[in-house]
Amino acid sequence: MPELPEVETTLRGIEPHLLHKRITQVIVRHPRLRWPIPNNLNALLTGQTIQAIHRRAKYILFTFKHGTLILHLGMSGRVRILQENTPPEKHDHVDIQTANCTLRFTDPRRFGAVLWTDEDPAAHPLLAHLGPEPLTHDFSGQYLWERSRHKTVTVKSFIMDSKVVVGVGNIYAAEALFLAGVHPKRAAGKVNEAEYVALVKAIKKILQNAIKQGGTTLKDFLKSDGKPGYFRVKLKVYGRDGEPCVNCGEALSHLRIGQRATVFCKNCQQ
DNA sequence: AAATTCTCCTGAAGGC
DNA sequence: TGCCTTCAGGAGAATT
Repeated sequence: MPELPEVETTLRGIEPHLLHKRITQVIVRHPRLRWPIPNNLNALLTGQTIQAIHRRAKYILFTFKHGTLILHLGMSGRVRILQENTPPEKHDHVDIQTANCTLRFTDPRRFGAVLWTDEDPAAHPLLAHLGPEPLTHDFSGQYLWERSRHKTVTVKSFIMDSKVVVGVGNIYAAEALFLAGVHPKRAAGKVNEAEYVALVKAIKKILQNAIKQGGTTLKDFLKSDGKPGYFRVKLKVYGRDGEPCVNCGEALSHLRIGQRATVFCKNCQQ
């Protein structure tokens, strides 16, 4: 369940090993992920040089002269850098090799994706309709307030909608709503501008903190047990159903919103 | 058009 | 101990 900070940490971890490197071979062991991995991926990439690596939402984009490799970790996906020959295990679906190292993609639940586009990646169907990045100035309280007018969807689902803003997953949505004191089930259209300002502030703070914490684990990134992001962050509500609220001591409540577990404090979140 | 539900998949956890 | 059931979840697709 990588959230945006985990993806950002992953990007920063692999970039130094892969930037400007030439692909020597691509091995696809299990092409069936969320969508099939292109069957000509090895031919497409072998001999080509990675010119840049970017993140958009939770997608990692590898820029080549002739196109872009799009990687998504889904919820159980992970990549790591191998510097010596390591036998693949059960869920090691893809290896992307350079002269010096291998990028290995592992994904037990196979919700991830490895795709290719030879056009502008921003125009790709998966990326074309994404909302602003949460850590940019475009993402503001006023923006959320304006976009939410007359919406009846819950505010939690609203901030998790990638067309509204990208990178706010289930864990950090719950945390941000708690920090901002907003009840997750409120109708998005009934949340006022001041509350959205607080919510945006909370989202940015939480994401930035998680990225910062993730950065502290970068030195471990080569190891298979590197644990970036939320493993290092103290969560206040997510996964704490029934435990005391850190503010008021009230037992935290639990409900489901859009098929997703939601924990909140009925005292502190109105 | 907007909101809700379904779907992919496997490992972990719980029940008996 | 072990088998069976249930659940978790990112996000696009399908449905209401």
